[in-house]
Amino acid sequence: MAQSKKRVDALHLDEQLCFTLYSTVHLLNRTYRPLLEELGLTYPQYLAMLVLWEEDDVTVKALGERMLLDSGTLTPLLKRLEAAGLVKRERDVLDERQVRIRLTATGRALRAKAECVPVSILEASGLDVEELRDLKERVLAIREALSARLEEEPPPPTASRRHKTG
Amino acid sequence: MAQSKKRVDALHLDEQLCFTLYSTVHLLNRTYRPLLEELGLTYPQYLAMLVLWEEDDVTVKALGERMLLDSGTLTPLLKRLEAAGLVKRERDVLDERQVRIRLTATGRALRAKAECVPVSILEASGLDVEELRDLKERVLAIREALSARLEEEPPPPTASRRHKTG
DNA sequence: CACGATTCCATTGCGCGCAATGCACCTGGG
DNA sequence: CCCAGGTGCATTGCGCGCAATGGAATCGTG
Repeated sequence: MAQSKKRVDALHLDEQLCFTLYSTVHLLNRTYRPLLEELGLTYPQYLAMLVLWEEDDVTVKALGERMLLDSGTLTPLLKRLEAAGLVKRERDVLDERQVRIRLTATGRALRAKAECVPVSILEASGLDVEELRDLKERVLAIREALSARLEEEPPPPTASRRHKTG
Repeated sequence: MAQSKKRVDALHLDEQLCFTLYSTVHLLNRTYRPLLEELGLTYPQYLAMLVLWEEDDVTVKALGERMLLDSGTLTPLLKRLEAAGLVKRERDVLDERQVRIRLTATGRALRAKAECVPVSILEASGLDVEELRDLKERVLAIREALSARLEEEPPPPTASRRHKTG
């Protein structure tokens, strides 16, 4: 009864799931940092390596679809991975618009050193495997909902309301 | 039986809760962007305004503790809010190390235009209020676990194992 | 084949996040 | 009062994210 508002205030920072997600992701990044530092990787670079360890020789576009990132982010990131000697970037011979990303021997070898990372993170999160799977599914549902919205909404580019709204 | 691995591969991108959180936060940001664009704010700027709408006249340090950000991020952000005419930054008279952030009339007035933002986001997320609260609590638990780790672990700065490990 | 549309990647500009560093200011012990 | 240590903010440098733009290659249609 000491609260000044009876209903929750939707504009209150601590009420917001979005802020919780936002700040948790930053703390996750800080938790990853010292682990990945030993691999010479940042977190987004680590994600790119995860994709390549699954399937070598992918295009920038394919990588972007897996990571949900565009070329504006990936191009410089991949150049840094190349400078680090982990991957090679070469134009596709059959379609020179595409750039294919391939692991070097060093890049493939790095996977062994990365094996311990997920375990450390799981431990730091304080979750058991059950909770983790459940939580992942729930957050994925949000991501899918947002993704669907983002693909549908932006059509009105010029002007002109479409004839039917629904 | 078509799977090449029986146990889940911890290094598989889609298995990872962390990547799900990471990519979901980016999609959330993209969902916020057009909404906040009408307020002339980015998402972190919006978070700072949320804090100030709760409690005006706070120090940079206090703001950083609420948002879990440091001065390296906040100083330029607050300068942009000041340039936009939403806040004022002034040294505390009693302790000139501190900078106090105060809303301008424009900044206070902006709250009205922000009222509709949480509703739009909730709608886009496809969640009901029950799920949202539960999910927030669960993610908060992770954040607390990570936060505790990050405050404890880094002590070994120089060398010298401490006499007792536990 | 010609040519407009599309696809794929690269580049630019801006705003975070954050580690590292620096500096002015305050504080406590002598 | 003095000075060593701590505190609070600013600055620098780097790596994302992403919108916007551009250019080269390819495709589709005639």
